[in-house]
Amino acid sequence: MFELDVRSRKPIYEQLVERLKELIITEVLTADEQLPSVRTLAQQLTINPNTIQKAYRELESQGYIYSIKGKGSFVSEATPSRNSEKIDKVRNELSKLLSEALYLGITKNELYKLIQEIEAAIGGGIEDDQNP
Amino acid sequence: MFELDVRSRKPIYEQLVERLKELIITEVLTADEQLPSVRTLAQQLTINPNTIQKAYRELESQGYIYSIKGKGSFVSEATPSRNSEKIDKVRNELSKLLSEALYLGITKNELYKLIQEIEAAIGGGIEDDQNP
DNA sequence: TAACTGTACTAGTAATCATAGTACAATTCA
DNA sequence: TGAATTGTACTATGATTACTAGTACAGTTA
Repeated sequence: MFELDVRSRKPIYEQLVERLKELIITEVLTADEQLPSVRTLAQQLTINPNTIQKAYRELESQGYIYSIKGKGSFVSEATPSRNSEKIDKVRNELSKLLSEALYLGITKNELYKLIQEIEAAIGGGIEDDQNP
Repeated sequence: MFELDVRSRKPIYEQLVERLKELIITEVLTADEQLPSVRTLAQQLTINPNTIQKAYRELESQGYIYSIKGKGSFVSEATPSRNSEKIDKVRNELSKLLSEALYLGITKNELYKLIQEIEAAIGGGIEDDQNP
């Protein structure tokens, strides 16, 4: 379920956050589904529980999961945070990356196609009012 | 010209890379234009010359600038690298970010609009074959 | 030659990361 | 109730990386 590269320069906990976020966004993990406990997952991945906890804490602060002491950690509802601060941040990063993509020669059409594909993969849970 | 936040967790050299990349992509800095020397810029920003050098080295490895010993550092031609490896990387990051954006409720239309705006800002140097 | 340019190298400090160990509170279930 | 599980909070330690500082060298220019 998780492919970790302990030799990567990218911290393990970040890899975990990315991977879990991906599973949540693509709805492989669905709302209120229970995640493995920090100890269980740590044992499975043969890494320290503290590392798992750090990843879970990060995901919780970003609104992707919620944790209840004594019960466990669970996937949040879709579009959990609706945090405008977070949306602004994503929009900002997106601007930079799109600029770079266009600069490198990736065409607009390619970008449109990419968006379509991703939307299809997510499952179209978010309806749009009109196609361009 | 450069607004640096030395108190940010983001390294200074990364801030420099981002800012310079932005200026190059938006053609505020044009091809073959000379950049300030590592020492001059270091003095202006009251930071260590090595930090500037690190940023310049990074930009050079990404194909945005080129440096000549004894002469200086200069902006590269547009679409410099055409490095397919780099394009793949950007495409990958873009996928992740677009997924997150859609998940957070940013609509397709908004994304299309964003692409249009960015293209306009860049100056439309890269022509596209057709609008969607 | 003198003053500039980029570049390379070492060294020291600071920050981050992963781990280990312990402890505590809340929940679950036999 | 009691045992096992859950999340959470600490401290401490070793390893690695990031950043800064200083010095030196090579090429270019006037």
